[in-house]
Amino acid sequence: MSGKAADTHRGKVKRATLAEVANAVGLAKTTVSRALNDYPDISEETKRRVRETAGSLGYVASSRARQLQKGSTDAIGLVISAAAVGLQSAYQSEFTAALAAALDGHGLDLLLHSVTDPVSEIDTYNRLFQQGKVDGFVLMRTRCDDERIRFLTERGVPFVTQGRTDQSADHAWIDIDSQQAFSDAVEFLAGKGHRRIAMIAGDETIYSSTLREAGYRQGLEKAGIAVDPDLIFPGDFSAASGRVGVKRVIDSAAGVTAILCANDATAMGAISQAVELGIEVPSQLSVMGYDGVRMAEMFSPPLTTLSHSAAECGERIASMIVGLVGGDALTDHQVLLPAQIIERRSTGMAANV
Amino acid sequence: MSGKAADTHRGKVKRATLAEVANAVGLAKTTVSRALNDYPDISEETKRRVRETAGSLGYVASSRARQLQKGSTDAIGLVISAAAVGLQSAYQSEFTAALAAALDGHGLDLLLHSVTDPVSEIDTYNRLFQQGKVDGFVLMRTRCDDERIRFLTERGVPFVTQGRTDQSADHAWIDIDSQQAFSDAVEFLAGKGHRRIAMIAGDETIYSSTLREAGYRQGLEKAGIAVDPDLIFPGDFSAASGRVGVKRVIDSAAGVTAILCANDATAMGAISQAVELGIEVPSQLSVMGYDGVRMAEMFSPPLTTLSHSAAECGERIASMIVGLVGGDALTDHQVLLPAQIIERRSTGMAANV
DNA sequence: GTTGACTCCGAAAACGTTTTCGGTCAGCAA
DNA sequence: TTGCTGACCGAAAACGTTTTCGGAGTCAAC
Repeated sequence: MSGKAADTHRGKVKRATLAEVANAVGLAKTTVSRALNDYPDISEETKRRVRETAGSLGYVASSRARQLQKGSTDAIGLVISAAAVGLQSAYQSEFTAALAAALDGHGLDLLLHSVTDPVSEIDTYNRLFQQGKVDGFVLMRTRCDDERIRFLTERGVPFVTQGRTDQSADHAWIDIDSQQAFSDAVEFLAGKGHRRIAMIAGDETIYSSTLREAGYRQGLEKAGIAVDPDLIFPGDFSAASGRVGVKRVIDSAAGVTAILCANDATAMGAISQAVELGIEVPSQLSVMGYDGVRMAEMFSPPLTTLSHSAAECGERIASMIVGLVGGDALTDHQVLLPAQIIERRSTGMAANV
Repeated sequence: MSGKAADTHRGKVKRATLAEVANAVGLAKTTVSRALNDYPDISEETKRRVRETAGSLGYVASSRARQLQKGSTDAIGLVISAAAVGLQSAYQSEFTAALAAALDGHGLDLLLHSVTDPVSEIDTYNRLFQQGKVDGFVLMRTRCDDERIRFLTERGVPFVTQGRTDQSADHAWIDIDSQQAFSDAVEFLAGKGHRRIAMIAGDETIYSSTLREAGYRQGLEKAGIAVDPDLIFPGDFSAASGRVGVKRVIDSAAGVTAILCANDATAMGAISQAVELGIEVPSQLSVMGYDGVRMAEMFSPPLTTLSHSAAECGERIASMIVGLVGGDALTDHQVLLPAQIIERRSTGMAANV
């Protein structure tokens, strides 16, 4: 590293500009610009020369200036609410990382913005877009009645949601078929002889929670088991809610041999609490999660769960948002991915109660 | 969906511009700009008028244009390498979220960039800065000999690292005093009667790993226990490495009653494997982690760990990078935060071996 | 009535690109 | 010679801000 950059002098970095390159190569700015952008009406020879001197000057086009001219940003916004950051599940993190990687593949950056005050959330979306900092958004944790979706559709701002909503008729989304997944899960448990299967639900303001619960009911029906509303316990996707859920199950619901949890964090919390109460998993109680986060595999016991790929989800969302921002017509703009049961050791045959 | 925004027409959104506001209020662009930026040489009355019509037009200054003029971006870059994304610890996620929140407090955005190809990593830093997409960087997972640090210092690019390095003489960093922490941890375990304490180390290319190991040795000495190199097992911060670590401990190291792990993920993996091998935690084996991630509390058994605040770390890094970008002189640019032992139930008195 | 200070505002340049619209030149046909 | 075509390149406008510099007015003092 031999101090190649000669022009760093006390912090201020002097970047080469288009005009300088043009000057150095003896052409007009216009020509240089077009050469670098590989326009067809510039001769190969010229392009070569331009590229060469541009390279030797270490020229990199200022995206600020380019953005101003072209009107686009090549950045997608993702705003996470600090209120939820405490609850930010492992899955959300995995998804975020996957999304960033996928966007990178399309030459886009991910602008991560955290909003502390819930009421200023919409405002943040508005500002970010109005300021021209992003070309579009990806929304996580879509809510049952999601103001953000209304707002963005009204303004014509491109966005893709990870998760459907009530209002999902028209906008682009990608989602896991959690209803089917939870139905499958119940059937899976029923297949192991479980008859009294409790559920610890997720944050009920999140639309997907209602889907998961619906799937649970549906699975019970398929298995020929009557739905007992007293077996559905509230939760909020946190491990803590898994802990209290288990206590409630023990206290109030006799004969439960399996618990289906709204996500992996809840399941892990549930198991940990159960163990502390002297209940063995899975011999006395089966516990099942959802999401298939990496940690689930390392848990003790390793968690039976419904797995879906954050990477694929991120990848597809990236393609969709790219299309939307590019102004493509929306074909194939609503996709539902399946989740698969990963059987590990937190579930087993029903205990004789 | 009442299409309130009248000017959305097939996706294209028309934003109000400074000239339009100036026109509407009957003043020059200059004046409007200065009024909105609260310059002292504009009368209060005029400011009021300007603000009013700007508001009614829904005017938001284009940050693209502003950036071009001012030369700064109000964004900080964080690049995560996709190679490490698999290993991206819970702590990294918590820290990232905290950082985003803290930066937001300073009016900065966080540009998250994922790089798939390790060799293009430096290139990404270079491009991001040259393009003018970010004003500076935050670096995570600093390595023993970190090329990124050299590169950025040479160019005079502002950055703050989370974690020290060999070369940490001059640049700004914040770090947890992990050496002290691990020393404390060993003393803590020794205080519970443990004499043969193993360590499952972290990724050895990460500088902090060496510090943690040094702390482990130091703690042993303080406790008057001879360091046995055979009790130090390699790892990589993953839960998986905790699992294999435990197996090795069982196989090759007799009489070990406690294992100190490089981080929480490793500790959780270790516990889960131990339990599967029929070893009870903590009655037969104490296991201790580091980081104090939220999940640790919900683990079974809840994890004894060394906790430090991702929020505080993010907050302080945010302040530092703000100062650096603002061109402040570097005072107080290297801070070391303590970690504290959180005793939970994965550790106990030494078993009689 | 001139000067000076002070308050408030505007014209124009600048930031660094891309794009629009031509312009030059060579070659070739008429 | 004239005109036409195609290949290659350049001048200038445009994107929407901020900043520099200066100008018009008012008011008090001399």
